[in-house]
Amino acid sequence: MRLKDLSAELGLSPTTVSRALNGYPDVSEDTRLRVVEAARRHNYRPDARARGLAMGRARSIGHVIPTATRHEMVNPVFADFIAGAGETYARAGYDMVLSVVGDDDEARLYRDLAATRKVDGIIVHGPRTADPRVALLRELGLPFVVHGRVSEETGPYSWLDVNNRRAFYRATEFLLDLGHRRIALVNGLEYMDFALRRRMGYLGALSDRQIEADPALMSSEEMTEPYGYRAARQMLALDRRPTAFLTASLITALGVRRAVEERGLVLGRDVSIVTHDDELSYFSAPDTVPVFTATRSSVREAGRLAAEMLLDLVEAPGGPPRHRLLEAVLTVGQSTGPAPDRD
Amino acid sequence: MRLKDLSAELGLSPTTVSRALNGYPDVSEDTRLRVVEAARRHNYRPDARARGLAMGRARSIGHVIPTATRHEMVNPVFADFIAGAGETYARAGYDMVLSVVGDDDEARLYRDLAATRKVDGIIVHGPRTADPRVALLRELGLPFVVHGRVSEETGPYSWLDVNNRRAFYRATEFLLDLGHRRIALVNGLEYMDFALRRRMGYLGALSDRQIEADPALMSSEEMTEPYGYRAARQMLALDRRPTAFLTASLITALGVRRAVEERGLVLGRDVSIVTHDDELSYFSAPDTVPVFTATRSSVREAGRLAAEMLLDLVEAPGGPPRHRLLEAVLTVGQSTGPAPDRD
DNA sequence: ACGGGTGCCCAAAGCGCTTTGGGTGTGCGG
DNA sequence: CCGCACACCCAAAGCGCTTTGGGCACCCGT
Repeated sequence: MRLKDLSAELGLSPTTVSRALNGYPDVSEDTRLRVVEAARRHNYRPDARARGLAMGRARSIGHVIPTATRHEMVNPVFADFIAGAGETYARAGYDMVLSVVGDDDEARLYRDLAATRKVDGIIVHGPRTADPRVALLRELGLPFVVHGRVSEETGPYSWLDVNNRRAFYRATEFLLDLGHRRIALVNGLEYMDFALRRRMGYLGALSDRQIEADPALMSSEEMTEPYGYRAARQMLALDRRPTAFLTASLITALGVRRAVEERGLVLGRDVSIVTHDDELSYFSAPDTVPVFTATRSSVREAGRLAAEMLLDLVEAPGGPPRHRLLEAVLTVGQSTGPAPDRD
Repeated sequence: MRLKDLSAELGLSPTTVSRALNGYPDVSEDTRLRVVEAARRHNYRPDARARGLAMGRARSIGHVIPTATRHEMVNPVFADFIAGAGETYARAGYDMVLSVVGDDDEARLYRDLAATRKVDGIIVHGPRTADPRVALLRELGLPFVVHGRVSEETGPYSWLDVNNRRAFYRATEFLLDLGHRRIALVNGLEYMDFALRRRMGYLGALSDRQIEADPALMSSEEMTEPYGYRAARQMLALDRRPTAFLTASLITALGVRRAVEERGLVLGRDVSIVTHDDELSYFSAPDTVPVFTATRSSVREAGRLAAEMLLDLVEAPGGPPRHRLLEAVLTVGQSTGPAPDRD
């Protein structure tokens, strides 16, 4: 059932049917009702491609998920972020088109999305400290919002980010207040912008208390569980082992915990852990004392908000870039306690 | 730069340019080269909507991710499945359009996707034991592949599934061979088809050895970490507590392990765990002895294959439905050992 | 009685592509 | 020299919608 069929059946012109359905005022209330009713009855929806062609807009947003070519891992936060963004799109009548691509031919993909006009805007995931995508998208003239920031980018662009620096500054401070002095940082890959900022927060807090950072207590890698385990195991074997860990994700924290327990140490007594927690749905239970002390920030909510920003940008083009900085909250769980005396 | 501009610049008709780019034989090799070169230089790609409209195909596949309305969790396996499917689409030049939707108005969404012709086919995620979506999609005439199966569906449909029944049968057998008799099942929601099949495998193995299943040792819920913890904690407090657990996901297994350790029991000695493992990228390290004994099956690979099946279906319509059953492999890790004597 | 609103409706153009169904010019056999 | 292939190329139609720019009645005021 297409527009032509529907209008034929109603004895109206396609023009009138189209205008009736799109709420133009120059259609009598009577006929509008007839049209709407008939459309409903036949389950008529305009063909999205034809509509988009005629109106010049795709009503869809692109998400490009880079899979690091080396260890083709897909970051689990994407799932929740996209779920959040999806809610926004559903509400606004947009579609989400997802591309999974090795980061080597990401540029080609962006050019493609622009040239084929498949999307009205793009969400940029996983920004690096220096990220060519910002300049590229600017050149292509495609509206975009970065989830995170690009430290070395000087030009204007829209972004939504968590205050990672402050979150890790406060987490470090929290551990210092508990008497910890040897605090390890089990960080994500530090060419990722968020990881760099977290490191800066950590270093800032240490230096504000005149504590020297120990390179042996800092590591940086892709945030898997085995990585947390390996890093912690190694650090715990040091002569002057850390009494506390700062980890970049819950998943990594699980690895750290495994190493701690394997060594016969007790979490929250012998060793403390503070982790960043993106509030992934499958790790949190509604009303329980959280296991891990954490800097929390819902990545799903971030997805919702980033999508809203982008839709604003798409629907009111030419405006100034938008920014939004979310604060993480520090929630105390069972994984932290005062530094043990014996040191 | 559109087709018209390009053809004007070349002094050719749009027809010829189009045919040159699409590899028709009635274009001289000379002009084809000129055209291709000019297209490359101007970074020309045909508008996807116009192309789709003219050709009647969208070159994109829909994935509908249901978020259980109650506890709006998004299953982490989706991320990896979609990453896998995305690889296939990228290779074949298809797009993936993703919709996140509460399961109450899922039907409307399917009708919409069909009526607006936004996609050429659909992957159905998270099938229930009785799932109305199969009948609906059949009625809509949209090609589809179910990731999993629908036990109560009698009509034909295409699917790709893991042999969950056999996987859990073997896992149970494995534990029985180790001398375990009180084996708990910490299952997913049992209106989900995969969970029901796993339960049948578990029960089948028990009854084949004349062991009576104990309802106190079976639970069923959404597969979160806290759920695993809660269920295990409760079961371990029983008079005749289980000596082994079968869990439905690595994440749940982590919760079980937490409960085990909290009770001062040692994994692999006092209590064994076998879990199903979807090989999510952020839990596995290349060359390490796996922590958990598990029935493994890569959900990413499943995504790749399901997408291939669907593309076949889309490109050669009218064929018979396709099926594919993947076997999980049982890999032995450190979480299992002989049943303790003291019982 | 006549000009000008006003309320409804529609034909046709256009969005950017593909495809159908020729058209033109050259080379060849008869 | 004519007719026929053959190799290239193109005008125009069509995909299904929206939007522009009227057209036609009808009514109201003068």
